[in-house]
Amino acid sequence: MARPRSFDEKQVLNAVRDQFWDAGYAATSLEDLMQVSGLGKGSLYAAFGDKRQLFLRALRSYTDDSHGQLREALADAPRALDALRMLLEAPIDDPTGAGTRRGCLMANSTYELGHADPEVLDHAHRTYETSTALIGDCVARAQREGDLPAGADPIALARALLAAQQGLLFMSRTGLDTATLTATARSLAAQLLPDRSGD
Amino acid sequence: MARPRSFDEKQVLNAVRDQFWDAGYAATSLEDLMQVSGLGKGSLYAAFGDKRQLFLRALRSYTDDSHGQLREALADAPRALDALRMLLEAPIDDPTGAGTRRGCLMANSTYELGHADPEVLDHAHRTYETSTALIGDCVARAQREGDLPAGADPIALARALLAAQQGLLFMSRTGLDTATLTATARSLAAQLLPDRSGD
DNA sequence: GGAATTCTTGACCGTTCGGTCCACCATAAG
DNA sequence: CTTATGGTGGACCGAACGGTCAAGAATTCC
Repeated sequence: MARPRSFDEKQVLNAVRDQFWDAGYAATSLEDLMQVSGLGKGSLYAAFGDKRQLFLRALRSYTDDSHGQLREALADAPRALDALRMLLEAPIDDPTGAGTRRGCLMANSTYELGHADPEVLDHAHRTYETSTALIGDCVARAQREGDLPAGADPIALARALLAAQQGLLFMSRTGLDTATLTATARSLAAQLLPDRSGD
Repeated sequence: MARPRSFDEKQVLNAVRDQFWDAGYAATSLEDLMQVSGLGKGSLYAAFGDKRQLFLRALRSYTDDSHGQLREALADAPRALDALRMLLEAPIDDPTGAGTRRGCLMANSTYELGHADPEVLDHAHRTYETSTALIGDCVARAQREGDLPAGADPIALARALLAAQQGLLFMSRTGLDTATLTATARSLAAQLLPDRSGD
């Protein structure tokens, strides 16, 4: 017995996430958010609370999606080693560089807000611990498949891979050309994930 | 035949740099800048122009200093390989994590402003090209000293090292504990800079 | 000592921000 | 059709922002 909502929550969250992704938190005004979501101020506040809470919702939605995709990519790969190589090379595949240039929303947010917002920092910490665990599982699988030395600590290698991935993402943000970026990714992959197909 | 300046330009730039470093560009107000510099608004504007120009001055001062330190560290090391290892491990040495937590000003600025300010992006690009060249020289020296395989491209390895360093710096910003960080740095160093002392 | 010149200070301005609030309207139940 | 309910949109607010400007202070030259 009341008027139903005229918008889809998930759609709004996606639009808002893209806006924060493109422009950052501080550089996104409420007006921007109203424009991309198509909602008025009152509706946004009634549905999501203030700007910060809306941002946190969008951020959580982003990391949930990302972890889902990561889980999928790691599970779908016929060989775990290929999936790990993809971790380093995939972010660069985009030939236009458009997707690469805006980087990873979680990383951007950590840099912009981590020093001032404990909740963002905590979320970043948890997110990367989860990523580390997922990648660690994949490393262990690659070891079982005989593609990686069995002795090494999977979590330690996972952390090294994650660091390399973030480093590459950063270099792409400085405007490094795609070719050099790809070469660097291959070089890192070759050294962190040595080819043992000859063993 | 006029009143001389009552402040030292370099001192002000350092104070301003620290403020931007701690809080970021957008989160630093003119009042903050007045407080840390001890100057009034008018003086700041007369001496440095507006906030953005002041920021760019501080940023350039920072990267100049950083490159000076890098040059020195790479040149002073008795063996080039040790200097390269230091590249990965030094940023983490700070036991309190205070210095690590605020990261690298150039990296922070790239994340916060690179997407919106072409001048910052351009400066980031040049800065990391210079760093790459410096590290590449050091890699070449390590090759001459017999500590690294002679065949590899020094610039390619330099880029991989830089990416690894930035990745580590990022992970430290997520609040990862120092012990894990150090272990990851050692692990990366071991794989990117293999020990050839036994050859 | 007087005058010229530059530095310094803080009051002031317009803009834009995030956030609140209320009048209006669309819907569903009776 | 009436009425109660809750979504919607925009006018409105105080605060804080970056930036300007003019009056006063400090210094050097003549």
